[in-house]
Amino acid sequence: MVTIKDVAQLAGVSHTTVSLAIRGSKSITPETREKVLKAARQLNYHPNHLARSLVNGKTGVIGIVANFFSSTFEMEILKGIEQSVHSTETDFSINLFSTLGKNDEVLTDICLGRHADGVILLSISPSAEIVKLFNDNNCPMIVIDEQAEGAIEIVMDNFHGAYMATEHLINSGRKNLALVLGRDNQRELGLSQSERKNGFLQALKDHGMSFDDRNTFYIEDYYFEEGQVVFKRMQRYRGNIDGIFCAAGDMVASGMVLEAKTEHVRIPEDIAIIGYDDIISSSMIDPPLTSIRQPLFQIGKNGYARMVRLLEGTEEYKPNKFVYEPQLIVRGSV
Amino acid sequence: MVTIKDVAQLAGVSHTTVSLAIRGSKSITPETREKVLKAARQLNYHPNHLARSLVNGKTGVIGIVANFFSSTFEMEILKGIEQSVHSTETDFSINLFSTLGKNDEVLTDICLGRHADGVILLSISPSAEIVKLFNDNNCPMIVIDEQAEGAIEIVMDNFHGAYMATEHLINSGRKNLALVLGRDNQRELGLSQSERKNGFLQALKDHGMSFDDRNTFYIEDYYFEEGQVVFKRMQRYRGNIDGIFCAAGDMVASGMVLEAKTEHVRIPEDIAIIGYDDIISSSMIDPPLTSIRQPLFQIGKNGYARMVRLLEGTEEYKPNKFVYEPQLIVRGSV
DNA sequence: CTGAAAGCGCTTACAG
DNA sequence: CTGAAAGCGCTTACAG
Repeated sequence: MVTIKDVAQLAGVSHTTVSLAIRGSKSITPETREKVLKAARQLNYHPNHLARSLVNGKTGVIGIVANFFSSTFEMEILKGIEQSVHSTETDFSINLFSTLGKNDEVLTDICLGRHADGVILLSISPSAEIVKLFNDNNCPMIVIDEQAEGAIEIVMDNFHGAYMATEHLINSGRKNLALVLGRDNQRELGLSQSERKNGFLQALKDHGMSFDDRNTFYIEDYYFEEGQVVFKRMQRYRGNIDGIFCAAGDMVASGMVLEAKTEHVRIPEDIAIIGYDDIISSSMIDPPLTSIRQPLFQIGKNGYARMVRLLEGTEEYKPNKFVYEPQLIVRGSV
Repeated sequence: MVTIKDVAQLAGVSHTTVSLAIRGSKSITPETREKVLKAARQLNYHPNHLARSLVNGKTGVIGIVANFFSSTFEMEILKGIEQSVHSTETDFSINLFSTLGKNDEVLTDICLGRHADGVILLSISPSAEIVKLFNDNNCPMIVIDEQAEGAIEIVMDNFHGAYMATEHLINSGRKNLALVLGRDNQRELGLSQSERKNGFLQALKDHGMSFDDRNTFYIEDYYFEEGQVVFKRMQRYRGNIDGIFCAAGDMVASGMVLEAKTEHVRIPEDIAIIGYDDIISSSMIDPPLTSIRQPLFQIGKNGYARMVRLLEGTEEYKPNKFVYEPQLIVRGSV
């Protein structure tokens, strides 16, 4: 392994000079600098970033933290982040951490073990202690799609999205609506799901419609197949439903569309369906799915750029909240 | 920031003892050990992994390198890696590097800048010098879906997959086949695309069929919309085509299916289509797409597990090649 | 069983 | 403009 000392020796200077020269210090003669750079090139020298980070107290990495990265939601945000990484000319690298439920544990280690200079959380709600820990350690935290008082929050207006979706169903003349929600293992609704529920209920209320709570259905893993199962159940037990708001997203909604076809239920004639997320395949199925689009790519892109500014000191870190507006995409399913 | 010295002070021992105690050295009395751990807990001490890595010469990170991570291909492999991360109980973390074309540059820096202990490349073909560099620096390299003599190669049998696909088209009675290939900016076919092309041609040959090279079409970005464009072009200029092997994958094939519908071309009656990759939406479109499935999840999972064994010394690093077999999934499009 | 010392590869005041 | 020294937070022989 070639170190700074090897370069110094070859160039005939001290390793201090090498360090200075390489990072373009103004207090080095152009001649010595050239000599050093030549030696470095010749030896194919690359600074050991571990040593560098240790003395700087900075790792140069931005941690992206999620429960897991295997869903389209995370991927879409990741796309935005990635594109941002390459459009902003900086030396930060990104590091993915999946917590698989052990959020606080992983986050503590990231912060205290100096694994990252700042973190972006995807759909993870950190405890108050964790937020405090990061603040105390001067490690900026951006939380996307969840609540985190004391950190920077970037959220979608799920209430409004659900409201638009529901209103669209109502305006199409539907009278007996159903609601499909996703909930995790702990049997709680996450922030976005519960806001969508509220938006749904509010829209009904504002249009003077009542809601039978038995028309709420739950899924857990956001799988396509769960949509098929739910639709079957719906047909069996709640036969008069004529409109569905699938707050659990387009993947599940797609499963319902397919199951409807199997059961010869016509969409949108017999039952209207509106999904959420506007995933790529939504325009590919038959009928194409009406949905609510969220600017995930933009959110990822801006979130990352923001973090870079925070770490570079261009922007001051202070807790606040950004809300992105969703958009109704009308296609064939309602 | 609380360091090993703070713990030492509180526990009333030297920092050497703390280091030893924390990593469970046998040469520490249970009593002192307890004392140390208690102090560490009390101060919420987490070892600085930068310092640790610097002295160990190991970073504890496994680098995953790809051109970009925004496609389903990478995501599916990532899923497998992720699941492997959590099933194997080890302390490695994964770090994503997207090269955006600057492969050698990024790889050199990863290796020489000590950003990772080992790397897994996705669809990237490293130059011979890079492979040598990694070998010289004792940094294991696993290459998925590309060639890399001197490293560990994990590839899919694209020749066989294409052969199966083509044979399936032929067996369905198609006479005038078309081939859709993806090629990158540099106008070269990557390993997998060129093998698929070869498999396609071989199958035709084995069945005594000739191929008109004007029936080859190219796309570049693997977008859905490119499939629509290609299908239009096909209809316009090569009207007698009755079977398409879309080696460029299911996303593009799906675009063709949709465009066919728009143009009132019946699938599979008028034209049969077979894709590649078996992405999730392939079963959702109408008609559902016949495709070739690759065990991407398995490949990611095993690749990661393998890398861990290499880094832990459980397995010896020596260049070789693993080939995974694809599988024909018959649905409605042929 | 425990501690003082050296060292990992860098950077950053501080002299000269 | 350049170099000797100290230090970042750890680990690992080596004494005792």
